[in-house]
Amino acid sequence: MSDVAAAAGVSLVTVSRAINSPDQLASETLSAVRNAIEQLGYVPNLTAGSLASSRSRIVGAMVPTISNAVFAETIEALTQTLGEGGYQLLLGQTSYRADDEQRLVDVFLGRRVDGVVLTGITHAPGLRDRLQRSGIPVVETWDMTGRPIDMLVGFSNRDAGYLAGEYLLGRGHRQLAFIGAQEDRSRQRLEGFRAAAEAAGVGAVPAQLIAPPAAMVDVRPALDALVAQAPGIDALFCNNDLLAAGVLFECARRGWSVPGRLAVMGFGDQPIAQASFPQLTTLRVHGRRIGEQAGQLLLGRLAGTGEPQAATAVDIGVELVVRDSA
Amino acid sequence: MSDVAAAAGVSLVTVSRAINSPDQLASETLSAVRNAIEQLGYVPNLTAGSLASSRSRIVGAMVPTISNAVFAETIEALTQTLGEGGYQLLLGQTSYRADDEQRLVDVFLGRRVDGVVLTGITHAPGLRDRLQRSGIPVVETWDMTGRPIDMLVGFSNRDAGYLAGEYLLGRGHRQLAFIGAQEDRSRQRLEGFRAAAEAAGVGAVPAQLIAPPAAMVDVRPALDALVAQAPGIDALFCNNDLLAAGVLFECARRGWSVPGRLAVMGFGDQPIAQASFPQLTTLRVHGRRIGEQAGQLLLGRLAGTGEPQAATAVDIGVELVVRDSA
DNA sequence: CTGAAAGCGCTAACAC
DNA sequence: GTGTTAGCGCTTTCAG
Repeated sequence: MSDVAAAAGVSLVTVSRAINSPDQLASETLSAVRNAIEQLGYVPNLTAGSLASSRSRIVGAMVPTISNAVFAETIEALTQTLGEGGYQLLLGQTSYRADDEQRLVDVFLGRRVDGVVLTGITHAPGLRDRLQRSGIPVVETWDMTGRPIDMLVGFSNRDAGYLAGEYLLGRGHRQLAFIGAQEDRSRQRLEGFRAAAEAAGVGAVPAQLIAPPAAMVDVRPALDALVAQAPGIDALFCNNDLLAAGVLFECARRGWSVPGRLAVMGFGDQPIAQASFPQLTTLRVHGRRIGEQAGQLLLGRLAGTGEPQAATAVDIGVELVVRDSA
Repeated sequence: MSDVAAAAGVSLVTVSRAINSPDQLASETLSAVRNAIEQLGYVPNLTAGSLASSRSRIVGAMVPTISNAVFAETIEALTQTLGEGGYQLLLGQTSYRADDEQRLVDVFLGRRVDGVVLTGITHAPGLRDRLQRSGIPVVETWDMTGRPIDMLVGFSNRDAGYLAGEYLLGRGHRQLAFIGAQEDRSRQRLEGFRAAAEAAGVGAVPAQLIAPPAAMVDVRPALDALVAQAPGIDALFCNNDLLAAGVLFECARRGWSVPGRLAVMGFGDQPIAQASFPQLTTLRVHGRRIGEQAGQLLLGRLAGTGEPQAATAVDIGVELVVRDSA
């Protein structure tokens, strides 16, 4: 930086200002500095800048795994939104382990990230306090709670399940069933799904919860088990579209018509939902929008004047996508 | 840090050493410092450490988009591998735009990342020089070239196409066809596929290249076009499994048996490949292994004594996964 | 609009 | 084993 300053015939501060607040400089000075930067191929050391300004312009984001398409979408949008605001994303994966989450938060705090994005609302013990004490903005995503750490953007899995139930019941189905995974979100969807059934006064809703990672090969035995429990099931809500597509293939194998013999509903509106035959009726969660919103909430807070702002919770909801399978 | 030092009755360096090289300390001193750290809830400022040591312990990785499952897998494995070595991942997305790639490399260099992972082998102009001049280790991924920037781990798309052709021809098919996308990798696969056909002395291989983003709804017209060109096609190689699954559904709609009337081969061995009926014969690229290898190459270089090492190119190949569709 | 001085919080190198 | 000294490369005051 001092080389640039010397070449442009100005002081260090001026070079700094040419980079960070160009409007404050006389246009001549500015272009002189810019020339020097160009000439020397100077690349400012952002680490030094971060240390001096105590703003890292980095946001830390944690997902259970990035290779889950729904989280990938959110991270994609988040990266883009933050990038437009001049922020970079530091990625962490918890692999669904609480101690990894704990460790990652320490790393994030150690790097003095300017904000943190978390997936879900259940976290490692102590993490909540730690983050709140740090004072940096936090956004939790992909779920809903009345008691967020700070900000929140997600949707209610219970509501989603209820919506699926309502739709299927509205179409005249009376023997509902569910295939999901052994994890919280899936259970909440099931709960909402059953609540809809109960509200309509229809009987028990048998469910199969597959141990994660739920693979497609688990579909056949799960369906077998459901049919064994309730031979007359006529509508099946699956925890995700891949599972639902597996059910479609399985129905084809059994010679069951869809939705004639069995109505099938997925969750997620993944690409496969349109590729399948029949196309899947499903629930769409706008994963990109979650990332966008989370990014915007952070940028807003970071641009703010520093006074503590009211907590924000955004419910982006789920959308019913009616196609052919139900 | 000075609070910790005071509380433990030692100097600053000792605290630093307790964190970074605990073996150098007497066990009493160490536990005294650790107690103080615990008590005060001290979180070391890694930014300051980076500046002082000129090692950031951050690796920058660039993908076209993280919401493409194959890149997500690589990034997942890379994050894990680097994490085990104490490195964090800074994520950048190019959205397939050269200027974004350029800008991101500047950000990475500005942050003084200790290494860079790139996707693909064709880059923004000047990027190659810039990186080589910086002297930091670079790994290119997901492709093959005889002239890498530094290190390389990927596979040959041409070889993959050839392998697919060879397999289908070996099964007695004689009228091959291809559905792909209008992008380099797809074209290279087609080239290899055609080379195999040529080597076997069979006729022209009609191809449909869909403009990205290739969606499932494009399958029907593409198949129509191929059949119009060559009514007798008996084997179809698809650029990815989703496309192949679309073809399966389309065949079901037409009443074509698979692989009886048409053998269908995919690429990628995505989850859908096992979920479909019939299950897809496909080529598997071990995306996770690419990430792992890239991470390990970097860690090796970063642990090295600093002497320039020979460039490394790893061809992880593709694997033929024979199932039912071909 | 520009500059001088004083750190940001840590680590490297060298002593003891 | 531990401490002292001198920065890392920038930004933030505060002057002018």
